[in-house]
Amino acid sequence: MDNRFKKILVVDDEEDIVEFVSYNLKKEGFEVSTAKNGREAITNAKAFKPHLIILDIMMPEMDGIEACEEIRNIPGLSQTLIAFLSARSEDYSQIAGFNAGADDFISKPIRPKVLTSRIKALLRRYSASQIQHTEYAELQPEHADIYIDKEKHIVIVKGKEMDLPKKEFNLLYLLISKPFRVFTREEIYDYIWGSEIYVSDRTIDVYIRKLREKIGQDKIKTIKGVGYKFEA
Amino acid sequence: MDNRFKKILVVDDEEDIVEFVSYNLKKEGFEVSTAKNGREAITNAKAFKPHLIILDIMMPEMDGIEACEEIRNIPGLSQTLIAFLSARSEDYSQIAGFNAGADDFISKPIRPKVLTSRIKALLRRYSASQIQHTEYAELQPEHADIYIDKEKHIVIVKGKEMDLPKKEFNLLYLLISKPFRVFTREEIYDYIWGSEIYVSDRTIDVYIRKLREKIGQDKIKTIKGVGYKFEA
DNA sequence: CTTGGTATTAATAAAACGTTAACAGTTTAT
DNA sequence: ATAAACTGTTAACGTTTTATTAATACCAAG
Repeated sequence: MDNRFKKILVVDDEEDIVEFVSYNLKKEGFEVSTAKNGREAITNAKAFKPHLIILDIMMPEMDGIEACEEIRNIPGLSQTLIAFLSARSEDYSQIAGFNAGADDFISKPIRPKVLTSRIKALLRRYSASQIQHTEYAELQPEHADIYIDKEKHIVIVKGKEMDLPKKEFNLLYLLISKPFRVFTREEIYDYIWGSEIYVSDRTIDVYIRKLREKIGQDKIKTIKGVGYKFEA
Repeated sequence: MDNRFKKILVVDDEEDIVEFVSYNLKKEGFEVSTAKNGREAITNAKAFKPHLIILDIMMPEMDGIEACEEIRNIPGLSQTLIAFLSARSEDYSQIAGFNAGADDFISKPIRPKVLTSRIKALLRRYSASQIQHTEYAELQPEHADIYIDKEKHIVIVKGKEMDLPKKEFNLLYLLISKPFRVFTREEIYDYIWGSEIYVSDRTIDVYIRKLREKIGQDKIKTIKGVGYKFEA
């Protein structure tokens, strides 16, 4: 994982803490911005668009819980991870924090190693769950001579097991999840790449070709100007 | 998918956890019922007929593993999904869990986002009628030339007994607990290290390599971009 | 016979994994 | 109690595989 692309916003009213946390995060390669209360955090977050916000709970002006709730309602920031900082680990602010939409809870005093390893773990999970949206519809079992098993990650064509590279597998999985239904190029892009990533117009064609090569020419039908569909 | 039609039974003896999990699931629109031990879970499950049961492993009265086994034998509930909750990655309860028929494994501390996204993924994946619940070969003693014994903590390869260090053993044990099933790196991290510990991206590779060195190159297969699986 | 797609192929870039070695932390043996 | 051996982890770097693009050919419809 490359920390250099991960942005973190650190929010605390105590200057020392902000500095300490920032220092440790920067040392790990994260891009760090700071704020000293909830109000400031929200303004900053809108502009900075961090992947993760570390929020102290007790702050003047606007506390962490409030800020968290507000952030959770800002469209562009609803996916941002939020970790709370709190002095006591066992009090009820934890529950309040989680209810407000927190993703993790870090208790003071902060130990650099714990801090960074927890944050990395959080971000790792976060990136993973982003990718996980490659979980489409139910799969159609017993298809004439083609069968796909996501758990084993194999495709069986005419009784012959084969592995497909990730993207090819995902594409086939998508198509086969609803045989005969046409998937537009748009839909395919969305499912396989997500709305964030742009790939060229010919990329899908290339994958379709590779699939046809492997599973047979007649299985995937082109609907010109529309998209593709899987047929028995 | 519409969560409103999905029923989930949450089972844990700790009131806080039940409440926390329920709260987050309800917020996502699931219909939730609860129980505080295995015995209660079974009674409740028979009436409530949930799509998914979230079971804590450690509980008084009747623990999660036992409950799971029993549930798997109740005609109307054999198809119900079961996800375990566990505090530690250290112990072997996870593998016992898989062998008892678990479908997923969520480690504490629970992060709302992780919880819900995992549950949604589970339901999506296995939604609909046809769960092919590959009755997992429990640890196959009759496996051609590899045999693993948790009690003695040994692996026998081609008749040759060998001890593996803890991490290596755990990893192999995990993979072998469901042969052919692909375990993602994410899952492996969770099972072996737990969600709170971050280790580098190359760490798993190193263990895989050590295992291959010891049990033979061809036993563990890499699915690039996805994970690893154990094959006969 | 032109045009708006799509197919094909090869080249290149990017991602993911494998391997080794170093080192720190533990455990075990003496 | 201390040394020796072993384990866990990381860092660096090599290798392989996969993803993407670019260029060009094809082809059916009007």
